[in-house]
Amino acid sequence: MLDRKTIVENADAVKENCHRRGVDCDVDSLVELERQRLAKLQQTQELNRQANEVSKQIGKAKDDAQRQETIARGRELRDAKDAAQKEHDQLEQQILEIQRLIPNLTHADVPTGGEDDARELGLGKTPVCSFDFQPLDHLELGERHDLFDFEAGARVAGAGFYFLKNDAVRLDLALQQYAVSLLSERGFTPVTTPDLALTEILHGTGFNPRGPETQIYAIENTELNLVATAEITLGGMLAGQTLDAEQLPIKLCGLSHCFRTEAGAAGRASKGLYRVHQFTKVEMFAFAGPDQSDDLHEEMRQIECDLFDALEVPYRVIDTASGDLGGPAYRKYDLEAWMPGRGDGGQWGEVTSTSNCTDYQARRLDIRFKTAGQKGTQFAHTLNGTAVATGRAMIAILENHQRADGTINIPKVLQPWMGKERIG
RNA sequence: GGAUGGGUGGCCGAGUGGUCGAAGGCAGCAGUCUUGAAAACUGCCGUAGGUUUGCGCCUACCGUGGGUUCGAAUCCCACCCCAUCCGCCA
Repeated sequence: MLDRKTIVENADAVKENCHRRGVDCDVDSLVELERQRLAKLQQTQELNRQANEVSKQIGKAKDDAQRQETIARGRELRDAKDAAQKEHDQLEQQILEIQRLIPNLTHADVPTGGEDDARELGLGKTPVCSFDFQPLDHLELGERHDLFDFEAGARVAGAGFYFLKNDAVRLDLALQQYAVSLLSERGFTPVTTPDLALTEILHGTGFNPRGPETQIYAIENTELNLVATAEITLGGMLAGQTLDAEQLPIKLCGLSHCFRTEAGAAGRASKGLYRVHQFTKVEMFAFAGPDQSDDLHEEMRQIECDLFDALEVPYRVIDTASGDLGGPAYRKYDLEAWMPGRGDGGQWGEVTSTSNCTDYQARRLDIRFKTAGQKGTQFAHTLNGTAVATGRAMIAILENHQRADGTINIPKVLQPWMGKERIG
């Protein structure tokens, strides 16, 4: 959520930002409603103050008649206050409805436009390989080595679910192990998180569990939802807390399952592991001071690059354009890995993304920090980044590391965790 | 799931329905004393919002949400959480 004063005081800039991001919301109405709300708030407080004053006199009344008269006057004031309060609360609701739709501000270097306007920032160390044979896609490779069972997944949980088998299980675990150990070395505290979270936490993080477009599985008749990413639980971990400035930055890496309905994705359904309802992810998350978050965002991007360099997977880095950012992000980098089996002759496919959300999530989650010697508190900045989403990483590894004889090389860094050098 | 006891400021801990935003203590900050430190003493010491050029003033907040009342930390209801015991269980 964007700060209300910021919106009111910079209405034109906020409107321009909404436009750039392709979000349609009525900033002018918000400004006008907020003006009315403040007037109503002052009226409410004044009536309440008078009522408090009258109440205090009741105890001091010298006879019953005066007492009764004072009580009547007090009741009148309370009623007036309650009415004013009610009007105020209605205004507040209307304002929040608009305010919640307004996306975060946008970093000055973010390219304007949609998906096609993203800026390519560079390539990974591993070149895109040219095979001297017809490469297989990960499903064909999986078939050959008995790695996946999508039919059984569909029998058990419906289309979009799957079983991993044999070396795919080992590879899945190896990726998690490798990512967690690398992040531990880089100062990230490993945590496992709940796979469910309260609706309030989803909202705070910028996810909406209800509505036709939702990506979220909600548990009926409860406030619980299956998480779409550990970003939700890690952000929620410190909801309502006030931190000390010296504690920042707090760097976490969370291991969780991710559940997504993929509603509305039917048209662009991809085969295999690329777009599924459940996968496993190692996620970076950080709480930072406002002066730390830009550097930390670069750090997270670099870690993602180091990780996929170590996995010997070719990739490109993208600076996501304004229209493609999603509400909470101030800036977002994506890593797109080369997937030889995707489309005709290979395609780039998103494997990680890292966002700086500045104080947008923290405001709604109420995560603040206090600087020693300074009065008051400030909202923390939050950042998130994928270390490894194992499903898509596996696609990239299997398809890029396959050999003419059908065997698949395992990247060196994963070999200790896999206990072997190749599959097949 | 059942029984009981609890949830008050950074922490501990008082609080008869009416100057309670909340005693007292600890911690923290500033100062006096001291060569310095400790001790002792003095003062300050929650968050958010509104208003004011400013000093300040005002409003809300005692687990959460309702209710009773002119007035609720205090009474009533519901829920949540914590502790302990019992049951169940990986």
